[in-house]
Amino acid sequence: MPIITLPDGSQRSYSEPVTVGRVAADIGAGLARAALAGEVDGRLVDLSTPVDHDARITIVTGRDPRGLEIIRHSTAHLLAHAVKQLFPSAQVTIGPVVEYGFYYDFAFERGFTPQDLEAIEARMHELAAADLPVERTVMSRDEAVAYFRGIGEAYKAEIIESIPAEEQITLYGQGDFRDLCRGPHVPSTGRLGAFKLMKLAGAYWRGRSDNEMLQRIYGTAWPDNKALETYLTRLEEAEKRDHRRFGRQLDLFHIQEEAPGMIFWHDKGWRLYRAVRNYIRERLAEHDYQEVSTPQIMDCSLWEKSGHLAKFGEGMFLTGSEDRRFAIKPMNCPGHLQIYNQTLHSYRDLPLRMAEFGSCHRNEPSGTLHGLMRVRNFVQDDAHIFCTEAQIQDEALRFIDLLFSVYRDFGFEEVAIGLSTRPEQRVGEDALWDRAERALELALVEKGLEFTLQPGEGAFYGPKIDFSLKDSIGRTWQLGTLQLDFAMPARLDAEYVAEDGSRHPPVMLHRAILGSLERFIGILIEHHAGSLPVWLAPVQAVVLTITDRQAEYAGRLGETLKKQGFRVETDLRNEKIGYKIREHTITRVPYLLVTGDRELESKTVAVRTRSGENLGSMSLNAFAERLAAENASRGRSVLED
RNA sequence: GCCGGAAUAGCUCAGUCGGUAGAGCAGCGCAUUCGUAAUGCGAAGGUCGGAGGUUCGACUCCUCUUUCCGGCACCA
Repeated sequence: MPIITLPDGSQRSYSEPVTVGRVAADIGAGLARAALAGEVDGRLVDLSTPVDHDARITIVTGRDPRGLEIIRHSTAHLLAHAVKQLFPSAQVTIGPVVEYGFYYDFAFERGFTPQDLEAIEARMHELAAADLPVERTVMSRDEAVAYFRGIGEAYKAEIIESIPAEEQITLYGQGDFRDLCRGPHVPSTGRLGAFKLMKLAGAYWRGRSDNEMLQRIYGTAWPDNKALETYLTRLEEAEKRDHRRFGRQLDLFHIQEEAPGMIFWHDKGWRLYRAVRNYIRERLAEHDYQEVSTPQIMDCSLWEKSGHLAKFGEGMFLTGSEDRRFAIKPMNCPGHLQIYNQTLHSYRDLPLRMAEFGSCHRNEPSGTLHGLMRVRNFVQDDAHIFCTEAQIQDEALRFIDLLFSVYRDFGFEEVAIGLSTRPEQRVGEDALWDRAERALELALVEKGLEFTLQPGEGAFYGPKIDFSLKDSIGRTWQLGTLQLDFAMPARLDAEYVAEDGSRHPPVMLHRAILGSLERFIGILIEHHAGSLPVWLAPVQAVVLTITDRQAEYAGRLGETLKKQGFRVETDLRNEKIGYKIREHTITRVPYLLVTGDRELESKTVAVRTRSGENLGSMSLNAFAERLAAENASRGRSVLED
C-alpha cells in the first residue's frame, strides 16, 4: 500500500505497487505527456520503475535540468542506434552528456564524412518518429561481457570488464539496439526529436594519446524545437564575436603562414596592447613589484640546470652561434633567479616581488594553435615572489585581491578557479606539500571563493591555483595562475640569510594575472564583442565633418583632443555623414563627434555613441571631461553602481 | 602530434561534367558639398596556398606539403 507524496505535499495512496509513469498519468494527462523520468526519494528512475513503498516522488520533465540531461543522454543512445543500423561494422564505446548536448565515440574503419552525418541524423529522426519503447534489462557483469562480445562490441565488453564482478549491469535499448547504461532514460524514442548533430572529431580511446583514435560525433538536444532553435541562434551570434574576426575587422592584428602561432600587431591592436600593459604596470607598482627585463636567449647549460631542457626540450626553440647552444626562453623564472642571485639577500628583503613583461617562445604542438588564445610567442605579465614559507599565505591573499581587482576593471565577473594538488611525480617532502596546499586552500576559503579541487594536477615543483575565463562560445581558457615552487630556487642556487644567520632557499611563487597578454586580449575582445571600453579603445573618438566648410574647425578639435592625450582621429573626407557614421560604428569607435555648420556656429560638437545614442551638442571641453572621466574609471564606476 | 574539414581579388563568397575565373564590399579615378548605419558613374584588380603528377588541356582528378578551422591529446 504505497503512499506517494508529491512535491506540493499532496498524497496519493495505491493498493499495489505503482510505476512512476502511472502516478504522472493520475495527476494529469498533460504531465503524463511531458514526463520523462521520476525522482523517488531523491533517486532518479525511469517512468516504468515500480514503487512498492511510501515515497516522495517528483515527476521530471524536460523543463527540469535533470530531465534535459536525460533527453541528451537518450539522444546519444539514439545516435548510436542510428550509426549501428547504417554502419554495422562500427563499434560503440561511450556517449556521455556534455554542456548543451552530448557526444558518442565510435570505432570505425574509416572516418565519418559530413554526408554520413546527414544520413545518421535523418535515421535518428526516423527512429524517433517510430516511437520505439525504451527497455531496461538487468544482467550480471559476466553475462553482459558475454553479450557484448557476442555481438562484436569489444570496447563495451572492455568497459564492463572493469566493473566489479558482483555488480548488476543495466542495459537500455530500443528496437534492435542495446547499450550499457545506468539510466534513467526517456520512456520511448518519440520523446526525442529536438536535436541536431553538430560536428565530427577525432578522440582517443579512453582519452590516452597512445591509444587508437575513435570517431566522435557531437550533437545538441533540447526538450522542443523552439529551445533548439534558440540555442542555434545564440551559437551563431556567439560565433560572430570571434576575436579572429575582430582582428581583421577592427584592424588589430593578423597571423600569416610564415609565422604560425605568432602575432603581427597592427597599429590599432598595439594601442590596445599597450593600454593593457600600461594598466598592469601601474597596478604592479601600486603593489610593490619591481620590473625587470631578462635576455631572450640564454646558454643551454642554464636550461639544463633548471631542468627545463630535460622536461620540455621538445617544446623549446633552440639556436646556436660559434659552437654554443642557446635556447630561446620559454619562461622567465631562470632569468629572474639570476637577478635575485646577484646580491646576498636577508630575510628582511622578503617578500621580494620581481615582475617582467616577458616575451616567451614555446613550440606548441601544431594542432593547438588558436588565434590569440594559444600561440607560440606570447608575453606573460609574469612575476616571481621570493618569500619565506611563513609568508606564502599572505602573499597568496594579496595576489588574489589584486587579480580580482584587475579582472573587475576589465569587466570580468565570472572566473572559474581550480586548486591543483600534488602529482604522483614530485619533488619535496610530503609535510611541505601539506603546508603549501593548505596555505593556498585557506587563502581561497578566506576570500570566500568557490573552487574546483584538481587532485594530482599540480606541477612537479608545487601546488597551484589557476583562474579561467570563457570565450564567446564557452571554451574555457586559463589566464591567471599562482604556483608555489619549492624546487627551482634551490636548483638555481638562490638563498637568503635567516634571522639566525643560516642560509635557506626562498620559496618562489610564480604568478600571472593576465597569463599571456595575447590570450587575455583575445578574451577581452570577445567579452566586449569588439566594443572595448573607452579607456582601452584604440580610437576613442572620431571628429566628422558634414561638408568641407567644417574641415578646419574639425581638424583643430582633433588636434586639441590629441594634445590632451586622447586617441582621436578626424574624418574630413567628402562623404555623406551617414556613410562616415556607418563606417566608424562598424569599427566600434565609442564616440563620433559630428561637426556641421550649426556646431561650427555655436563652437560645439554633436556627440553620438557607437550604440547609436545621440548625446546632443556640447562644448569640446565638456566632451574632453567626459572622456577623461571614462579613462580614469577603468570600468570601476560601472561595476560599483 | 592525432582525426576530420577548408584554402579562389584587400575582405566576404560563387564557380555545374576537366576547356586557363565571377559577384558584392573595400581600394583607385571622376562627379557630388550632402545633418546621424551604405551618393552615382567608370576603369582596374587573380601564378585559384605551394610542389609534383595524370591529361591535348587542371581552380576542378591524384600524391606530397604548408597554413587555417573544429575536436582529441598536450599546455613549464
